[in-house]
Amino acid sequence: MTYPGALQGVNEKPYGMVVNSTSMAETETGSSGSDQRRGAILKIAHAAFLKDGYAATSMSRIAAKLGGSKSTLYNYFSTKEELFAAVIDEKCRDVQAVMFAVELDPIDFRKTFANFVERVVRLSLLDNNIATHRLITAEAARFPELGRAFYMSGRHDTIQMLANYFESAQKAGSLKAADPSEMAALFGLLCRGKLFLQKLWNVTPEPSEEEIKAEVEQTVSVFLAVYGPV
Amino acid sequence: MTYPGALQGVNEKPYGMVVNSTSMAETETGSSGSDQRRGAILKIAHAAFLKDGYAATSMSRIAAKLGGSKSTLYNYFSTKEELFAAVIDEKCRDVQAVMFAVELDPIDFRKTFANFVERVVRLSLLDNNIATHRLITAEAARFPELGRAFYMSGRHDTIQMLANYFESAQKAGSLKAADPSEMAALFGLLCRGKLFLQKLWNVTPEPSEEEIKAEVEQTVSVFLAVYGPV
Amino acid sequence: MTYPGALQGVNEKPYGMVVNSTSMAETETGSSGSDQRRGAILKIAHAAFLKDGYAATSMSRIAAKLGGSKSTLYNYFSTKEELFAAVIDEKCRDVQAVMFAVELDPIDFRKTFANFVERVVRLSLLDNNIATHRLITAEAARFPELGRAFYMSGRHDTIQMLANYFESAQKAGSLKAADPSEMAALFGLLCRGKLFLQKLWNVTPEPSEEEIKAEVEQTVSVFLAVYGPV
Amino acid sequence: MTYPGALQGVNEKPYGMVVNSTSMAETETGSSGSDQRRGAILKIAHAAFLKDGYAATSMSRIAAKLGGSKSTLYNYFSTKEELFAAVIDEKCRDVQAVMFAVELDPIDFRKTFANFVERVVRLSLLDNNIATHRLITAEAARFPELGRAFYMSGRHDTIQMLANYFESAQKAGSLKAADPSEMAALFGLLCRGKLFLQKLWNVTPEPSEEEIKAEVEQTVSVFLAVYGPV
DNA sequence: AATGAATGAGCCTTCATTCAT
DNA sequence: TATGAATGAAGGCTCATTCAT
Repeated sequence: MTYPGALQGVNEKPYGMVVNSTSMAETETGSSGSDQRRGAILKIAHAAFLKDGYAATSMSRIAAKLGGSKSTLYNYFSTKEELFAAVIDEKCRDVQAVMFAVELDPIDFRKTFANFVERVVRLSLLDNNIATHRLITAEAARFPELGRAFYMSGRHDTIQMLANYFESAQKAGSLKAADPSEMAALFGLLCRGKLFLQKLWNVTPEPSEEEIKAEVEQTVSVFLAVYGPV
Repeated sequence: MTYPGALQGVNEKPYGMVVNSTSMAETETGSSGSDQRRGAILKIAHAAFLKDGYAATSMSRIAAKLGGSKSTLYNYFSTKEELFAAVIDEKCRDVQAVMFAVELDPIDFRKTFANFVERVVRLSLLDNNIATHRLITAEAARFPELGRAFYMSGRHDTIQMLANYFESAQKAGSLKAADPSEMAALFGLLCRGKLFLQKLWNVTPEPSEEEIKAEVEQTVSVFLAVYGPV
Repeated sequence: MTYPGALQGVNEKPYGMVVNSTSMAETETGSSGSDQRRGAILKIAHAAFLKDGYAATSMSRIAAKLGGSKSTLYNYFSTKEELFAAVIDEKCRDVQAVMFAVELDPIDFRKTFANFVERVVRLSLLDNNIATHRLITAEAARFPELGRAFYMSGRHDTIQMLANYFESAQKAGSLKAADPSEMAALFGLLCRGKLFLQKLWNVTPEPSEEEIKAEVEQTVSVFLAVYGPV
Repeated sequence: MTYPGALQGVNEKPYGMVVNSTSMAETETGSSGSDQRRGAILKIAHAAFLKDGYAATSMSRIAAKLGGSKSTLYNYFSTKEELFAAVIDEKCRDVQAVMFAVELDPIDFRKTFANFVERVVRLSLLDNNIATHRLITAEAARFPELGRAFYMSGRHDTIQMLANYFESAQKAGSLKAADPSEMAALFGLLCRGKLFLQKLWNVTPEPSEEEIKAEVEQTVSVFLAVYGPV
């Protein structure tokens, strides 16, 4: 049994992120060259904000890296805040579906689930994801909309997908009956576990393979202890 | 049964924070007026950094709020970074023990544990704690030591205390045998749950009483599902 | 007999300096208004640095005297050092030829030579030249390139011209055969003599006419004692 | 034949400088500890001013290097200018006599004279002397007294000594009769020749032995061409 | 659509100096 | 005599933004 939304390239895309469908669509409908420029700006700004945070990123430097003049930048985004919003907005629109395809083995659910958990854990540890998490967290106070938007974006789809996944497992007798929403919540909590926090806060440079495996095992155990078959 | 380190005043002190024992000692031995000033600076800077983050906080504004001149500020801390480090350092030294006193009821462990969880959840939702979490997360990339220091500080004591707590419950038959360290880890993870993230990211202004109660219930359930008596 | 490079305006141009041919060329090809501004900045900065030295000259004051804002200044020169370098560079490019036209009288070489010496001595005593000498000397330790650049600039042309001059005199029998380079060196040394040092160090406010005449006489005598006809 | 004022240690003392007799005298009469402090300040300030020039030297840094507080500094010298003046003043008082002892060989004057020239040339190239020359030159505009004071100090004695030296040579027939003052002037001029200027302006890092020898030879030749026996 | 030029406010930091102790 | 504390002014430099072309 295969879930939709096949995984196309895990390369540097954080948990719940998918390749930018917007820009692709715009490219199809006819990118006026102006759109291209806009895209370039967003890309550079994105990297800059992720790297240095909002306050420490300067329009001058973005313009410099862009190659154009500051005025050009302001032709596309009339304010630093606006540019920042656009960057985050784009990131939110990117979040559309969890990318995975899992074979639900009716006999060995634990194994397939473990695979799934491992994938999500690894995604959560990607530099890009860490940086995004930092940025959203950092600026939540200054940009109240920001955190909310990011939290909401794609949440519905993701939860729906997880719900489907868990429901199938329940039908197969691999999980006991329970509110899929709560299951998804616990799942999310556990997958952003100790290793994530340690990397987020620079406690250790990079988790080892063993640490990841162990965290996955622990997560699966806990999840099954709660929602496993009676 | 009562655990040591009774909770004295939840006022604006985040989870795992305790009043600065150092400054208290200094106050006792005689604060030289200069120490007082230094303390005042730290306090103001603390508030400023928590509110605006590192980059968006200016030495000028701190000095202005202090009432003194910028030069005076620089007589105490020769650099913005140094001041920031001192602020964080103070915060770290504050973290020494989890403040709580729990009656371990041998008959109704669930109830006392729920009380405990509720307390920790509420602490984690305090504005001050949220702001600290934001700050540490935000600046972890720029100040690698920062996150590590904060993560480490007081961790040992906290875990030890939790271990004691859980061990007592195990002896009373309220919990099954398990590695206290892993129990503490799960406990920590669950207590910084959905409500925490939602407030951290401004998803909802302030969780309602019902939401808190529900999260506590859910957390207790999950914890007991994993570590409850067989 | 007349040497090329006729003296066009001694006004405030130090020994060996000639009006900036570059800026003139730029003026001809069309100064874009921006060039004009740049020129104005250089002019003001030049005066400021000459007057106060590098360290005691402030960008703020230059900007104020310019009439513009400090930012504008920094749009043209991204650093105080860079501006300083540009000022010195311009001064170096100015040094291209010794400005003089001498009639080599085959009969009375001494007289024409004395005229020449007098001119050079007077040039060396110009306020502008004194100030430049002070500046270069003062900052040689901080800007190692500076002194070298200034020493080198125009040296070749100057020496060539002197060599030509001396060679003609030798052919006329007014000087004995000798290495023109050494002759030029001695000439330079003697012309920056006692009066120069006294003005450089403010020993006396301004040398009197008699003092100048005497120094010229003395210089000529010495030079001819060494290189005069046998 | 030996001239008075035997040379005691050429180490790092510039042309015309002698070990500080003042501080020694004060030490003998009983330095009150306060004098010691004053001396320490002067020493540190001296080094600082020589190294960075007046404007770029800060009282704070001097105090820091001194180990004491800025206030202490201001107890001894109530102004930066005053401290600077004291430093220069001390340097001037140091200049008392040219230190040398020359055997005037009645037969080979050229050789002994060459030795003498070489010594003076080497003294003039000492780092300390170069730095002093730079400082005096740099600040002459801001401190009109400075250059004059330095120029004057010790001039009389030096000239007298040179006059004696030349007179002896004249009596021995090694030099022809001439105004000793003018002879001294030329001597001074020649000894601060090309190598001196090149080092002063950082044209070359350090003159080679050959260059020094050559300059000495050239200087002696010129001097004898002018004032040598008929 | 793009840019060159300009700017006022503000940044972090250091200055020379004073004053009470 | 020595010092700790304080300060207004100024330092070099960068910021987000505007405007005419």
